[in-house]
Amino acid sequence: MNDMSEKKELSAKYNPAEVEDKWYSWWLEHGCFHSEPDERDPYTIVIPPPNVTGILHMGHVLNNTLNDVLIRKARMDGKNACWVPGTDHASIATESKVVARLKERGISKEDITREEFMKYAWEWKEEHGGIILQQLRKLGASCDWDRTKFTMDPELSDAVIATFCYFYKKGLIYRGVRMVNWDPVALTAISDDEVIHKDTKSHFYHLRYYISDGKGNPTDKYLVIATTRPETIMADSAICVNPADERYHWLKGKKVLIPLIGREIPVIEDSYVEMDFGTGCLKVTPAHDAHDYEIGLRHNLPIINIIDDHGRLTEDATILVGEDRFVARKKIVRMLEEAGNLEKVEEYVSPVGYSERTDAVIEPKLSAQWFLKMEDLAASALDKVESGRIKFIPDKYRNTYRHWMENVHDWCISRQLWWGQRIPAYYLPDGQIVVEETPEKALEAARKINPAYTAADLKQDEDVLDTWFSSWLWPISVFDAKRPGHPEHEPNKDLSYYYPTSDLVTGPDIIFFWVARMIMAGGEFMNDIPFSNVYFTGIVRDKLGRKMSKTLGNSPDPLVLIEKYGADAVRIGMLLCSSAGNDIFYDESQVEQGRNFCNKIWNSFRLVQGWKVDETLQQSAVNALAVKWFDSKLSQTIQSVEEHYSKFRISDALMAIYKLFWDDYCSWYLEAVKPAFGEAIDKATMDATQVFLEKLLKLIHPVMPFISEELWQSLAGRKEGETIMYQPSPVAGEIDETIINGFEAAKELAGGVRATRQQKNIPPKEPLDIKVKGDFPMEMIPVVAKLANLGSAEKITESVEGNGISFMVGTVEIFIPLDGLVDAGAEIAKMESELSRLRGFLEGVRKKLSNEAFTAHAPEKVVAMERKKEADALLKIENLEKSLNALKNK
RNA sequence: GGAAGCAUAGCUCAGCUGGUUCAGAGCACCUGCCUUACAAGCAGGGGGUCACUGGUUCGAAUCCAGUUGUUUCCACCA
Repeated sequence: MNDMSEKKELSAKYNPAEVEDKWYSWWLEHGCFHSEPDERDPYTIVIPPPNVTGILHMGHVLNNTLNDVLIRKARMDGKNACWVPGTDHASIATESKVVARLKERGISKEDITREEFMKYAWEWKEEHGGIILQQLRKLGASCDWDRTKFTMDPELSDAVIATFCYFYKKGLIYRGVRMVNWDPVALTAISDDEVIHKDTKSHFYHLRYYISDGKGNPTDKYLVIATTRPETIMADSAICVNPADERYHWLKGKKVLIPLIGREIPVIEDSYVEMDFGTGCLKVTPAHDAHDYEIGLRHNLPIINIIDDHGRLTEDATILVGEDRFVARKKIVRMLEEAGNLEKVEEYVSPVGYSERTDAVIEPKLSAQWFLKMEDLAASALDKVESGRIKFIPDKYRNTYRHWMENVHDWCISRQLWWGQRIPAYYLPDGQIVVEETPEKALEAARKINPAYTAADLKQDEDVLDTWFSSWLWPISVFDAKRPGHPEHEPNKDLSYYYPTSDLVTGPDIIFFWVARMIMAGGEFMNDIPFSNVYFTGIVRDKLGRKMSKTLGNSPDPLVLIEKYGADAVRIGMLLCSSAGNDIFYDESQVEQGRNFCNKIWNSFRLVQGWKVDETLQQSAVNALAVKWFDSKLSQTIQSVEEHYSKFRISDALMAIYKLFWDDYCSWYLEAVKPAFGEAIDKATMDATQVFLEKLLKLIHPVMPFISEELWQSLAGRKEGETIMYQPSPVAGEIDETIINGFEAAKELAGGVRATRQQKNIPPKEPLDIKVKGDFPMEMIPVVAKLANLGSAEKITESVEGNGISFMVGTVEIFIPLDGLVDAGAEIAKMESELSRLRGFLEGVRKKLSNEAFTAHAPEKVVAMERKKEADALLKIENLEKSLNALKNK
């Protein structure tokens, strides 16, 4: 072993900046993150691919720290660990960014061709895409970067197209005119899941519709309907009442006139209308409301579309043409009022759908879209979780999952965008559709219909597929993109080895978007689950409980934090408060705590490094005991850490390690074996300390990769090219309960002596003599003597008469004679209060024991425990009484 | 509107199959210390009717019911 004291002087503070980039590059150079299939068991994680244009935020930090902890732990457990990174093309988010950027340059999307747009988009992606992956490196993420994937990589896109064709030919994908959620800002349909309903303050406008005289002229009779959307009255096709509603029977067969424009519409009856909601009269606007559309279908009503893709009124509205829907609403209210059609306006709060991406108010819109039938896919995906083959952590998300899977709607998979995989459906001049993976194959198929068709006759669908239609293939396609859509394709080596993946760490907000659908795709294309465990993280919130968001500006920049505190500190800060599924209340003080821990580790290393070894020195009794104790303590903690990891209690595992390192190792072990200033340490103890330190570093490595590597590399005996990353996790050895209990007693005694010093203002340098009455492990006394500066420790059988302080360590009474320093009165009062507490306690225990129901029903073990409590309390009381008398009689 | 979860110290949370000396941790707080590893530190200390009300039980923070508060998810009531 090298003499470590020869190494350069270390600074009193840990400086992460000097360490982190150095080791990250070293790991990269040495290929430490790369995995290839071999004979070991695989441990696989696929990253939840962040948006390609995304910037690292605290949610990513949390998620990726957890991923990295799991992957590093598995690696040290001897698994072939593979963490596949990558990014998601995020069609809406990215496209809107590109559109905005083009706008800055004075280019409008409408003025350029699809090809030109895609060229710009790819440029943007090359320039700004993947920044987030670079940022992840700063965090220490040990991803296999050689395997980095992008959901629009050519082969992954091919997989998406193949999947579309597969489901189309299976009859699960269909095209239909449906009421969809239209985002008037992104100019695309979005799926139900991308709509966020928010209670929104609006108004309930009560409008008078006058009854027609049959020739299109108003009579003086009218009915009142309540609506939140007066701007859509020009699209009304009917007025509808409940057939059971006697108030409106007189309306049967009548026609009414739409205010302002005077168009005549019928009154119809449908039980859909709630009699006690609003006025019981509903205006039916099939083109702009999903329910009304259904009613329209039932009653064969005309569909009048008066709102265009941008949310502006069209020519068909006849009035307010070209106005934005919200502007039109304000204006029409005034017009209605002036025309005498506005009866009253009520304040009203109703749920309004907003686009998840653009926050625009969703416009229900009738349009042709592609859908994937979900019923069968969902049923089998539900079973995978219900049967326990896939575990959710925490378990409560099973409920959420079940509920969704049982009430699933067909998935609208088409998007009116350009950035994404273009739908491989080709329209033929005769109106038929062919769906094929390539234009060539499509032409071939078209020619079977009509041999005269040429490529020019095929018009490909303009839409692209929903981003999630590519991410649901992620755990398969990152390994073998040929498989999705082609279940007959023999899986390649990677796919057979790494799939199914092991654990997935993600947010509960995408349980349906992503998790559920990966389970579906896995079932369909691999006939197997995509992962065994799904660990749901919480949402990162600020101290006040607000979601971190760019608009609130309450989200710190993780890179700034890393620079300020170090990556390990940031990781610790996130993990400290991250029980699974619970939201994280982030506060910078937690990162500070992480930094302090790094510093503690650093300084403990400095201390040991500075020790000089004297090989001729015999190991002292104190050192021998301390080594023996810490060895057991370490094993005990390793055991509980393993237990925590196995249940995904990452923050508990971290806390166990934290306390082991800080309290047990630094505060007790090192203080116990620390040589006096200028003196040397014996070799046996030094060797043991080095072994402990190495094990501790391995324990912290999954959570604190940088500092653990830095210090581990500084330990003696390192060989070139070795890394802590591939060291086996420390294993628990034997646990000696006797020494653990003995040391606990010693700690308690030392604490009592220290407290006495503080109370009585006795300087630490002045040795204290103690007297021990009772069954104390006397072999531990030397340890206590060193930690609390004892002069002597005498075992006694009778209570001492004289001035002093006494306290209990378990059932053992400790007496410290302190002539002249003690206020006997105060001491007596203290003892009497303790005595009365003990008597009360005894009474309680005896009451329990005298209860026959208790002794009869409770297990023997519990009764025995109560009897021991009784005996112990009696012993303590007896001792205390004697001491009290001794003090009083002095 | 429907469903689920949560409620334990100032804060964030453990407390697993009801019973281990009147309920634990970390942080924060208070007191005393710049004691040659670390003031980003050391030593000591205070702090809780386990939301409320009932019930089951010999025994409840733990199980059950209800109440209140809170969070999340789902939902097209104009």
